[in-house]
Amino acid sequence: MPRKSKTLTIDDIKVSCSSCSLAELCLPHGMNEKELDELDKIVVRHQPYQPGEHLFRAGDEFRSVASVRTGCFKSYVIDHEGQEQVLGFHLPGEIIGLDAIHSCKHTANVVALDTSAVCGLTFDTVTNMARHMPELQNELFRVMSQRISELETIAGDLSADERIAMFLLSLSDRFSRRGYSDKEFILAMSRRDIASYLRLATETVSRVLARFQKAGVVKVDRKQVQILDIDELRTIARKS
Amino acid sequence: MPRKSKTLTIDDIKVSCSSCSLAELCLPHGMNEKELDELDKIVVRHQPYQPGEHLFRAGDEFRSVASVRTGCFKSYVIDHEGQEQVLGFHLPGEIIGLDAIHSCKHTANVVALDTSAVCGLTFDTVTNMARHMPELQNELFRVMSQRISELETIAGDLSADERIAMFLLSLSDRFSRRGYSDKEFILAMSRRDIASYLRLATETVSRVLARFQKAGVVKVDRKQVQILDIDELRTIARKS
DNA sequence: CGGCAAATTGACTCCACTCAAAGGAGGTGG
DNA sequence: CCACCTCCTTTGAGTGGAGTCAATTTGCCG
Repeated sequence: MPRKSKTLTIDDIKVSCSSCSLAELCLPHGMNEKELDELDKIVVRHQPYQPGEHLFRAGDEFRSVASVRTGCFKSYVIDHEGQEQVLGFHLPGEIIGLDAIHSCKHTANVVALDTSAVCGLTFDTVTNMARHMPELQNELFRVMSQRISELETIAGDLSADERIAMFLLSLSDRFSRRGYSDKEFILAMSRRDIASYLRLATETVSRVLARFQKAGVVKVDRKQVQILDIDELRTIARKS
Repeated sequence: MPRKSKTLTIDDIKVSCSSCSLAELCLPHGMNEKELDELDKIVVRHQPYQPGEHLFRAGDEFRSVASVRTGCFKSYVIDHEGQEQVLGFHLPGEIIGLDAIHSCKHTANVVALDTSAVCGLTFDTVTNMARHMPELQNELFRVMSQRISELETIAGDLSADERIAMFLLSLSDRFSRRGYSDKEFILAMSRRDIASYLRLATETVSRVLARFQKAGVVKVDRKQVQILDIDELRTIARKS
């Protein structure tokens, strides 16, 4: 049934959303998972990204939206002092690149932290889809408003303990949504990246994690994290 | 030409964008200013809002998007400790209420700080417009991405001096875009509101403004602000 | 002229940053 | 296989900027 070389149309996309995590963008809106690989063949880069390899860089023309299939990415900008500022982490199932929707240029750099794979849609495909599918339009709004919530959290007047607790809970939640364990996971990012993202010093991240561990809330071994008392973590996050 | 009672259609909106600041939403996309008051009669509340009066409250159903005509509003939420958290200020020409686009419920409270007037479009009108007009869709994206930039600024690792300097520059810029003086303006909001918005203590706002005044950068008298050395203010804002 | 809330000013405290140094972990080459 | 290097992480000691607490002062409105 799948034909080899064929021009992609809106209808194709409607019925052939890939099995990859881009499904999150499509499936909630009446699409099915048939013809899984057809779309992939058109839009996916098959070689995985290696740690340190960039998906795109600030200023790049907006060619596509990507969804993480496996691995982990971080997005960051370089501030006026030349310092790297981490804007976010992208786990499997999450969409990358919508920052470029308005200006048609990416505002952030996105780099793999792990061996990672993505799938994506070209810019034209996305805007055409959005034009013909009000549901997708809403989905794009949803992603943007998610980013706003994320920023509102970080912008809040929070202590270091609260920030770390919320960060761990956020990861836990996001992993569990994707079917991974919500109690035990790997921090693909460095302490430095976490610190930059949470607007803390790396030493503070280290100290807080050590304190949490001593209190029996989590067990941390290098990049491996185990949440021992998720309720206590929630209490800490809620300005205890 | 204007008829009294008439159902509003998409075409009407296309040709009858009001003269009020909602024009910012419409005019950049090929609309004109004819039939100024017709739309106003449908969507505008003619009585001005008094200081302390709410435009809408968190949880309200999303009925309309509003654009400030005159005066000033603040939006805020009440956090889990019962404390008011100011999210932003809305000056003439700026759009209020898009926070509700996805969930169809407002997430924030919006209250007048001054005697203020707005004009607005109903929810149905906005979503229909967006569906039929890709340009409007982009405009909505633009407003959301503006909010993201604003939050990124506040979320940044900034000193009290930097925050206040950026805040004053932002107001200056926004007033000048609307044809008001960029060097002298009124702070409709209280020190407490500014502090909450910038995540500082009220005392800190007071002290920093006093310090800026002593340094000859600004002249502050109660709510009246005069920028004396805008370049120095920019230097302070750029992490001097 | 009170009465009240907002704003200012001062004294003190504390949390997170900075500076500094001592472990690991992983990679490379001899 | 080990030595070495480098980067990341951890831990300790000290500092400082912004918060807190408290006392006035100022402006506003009845």
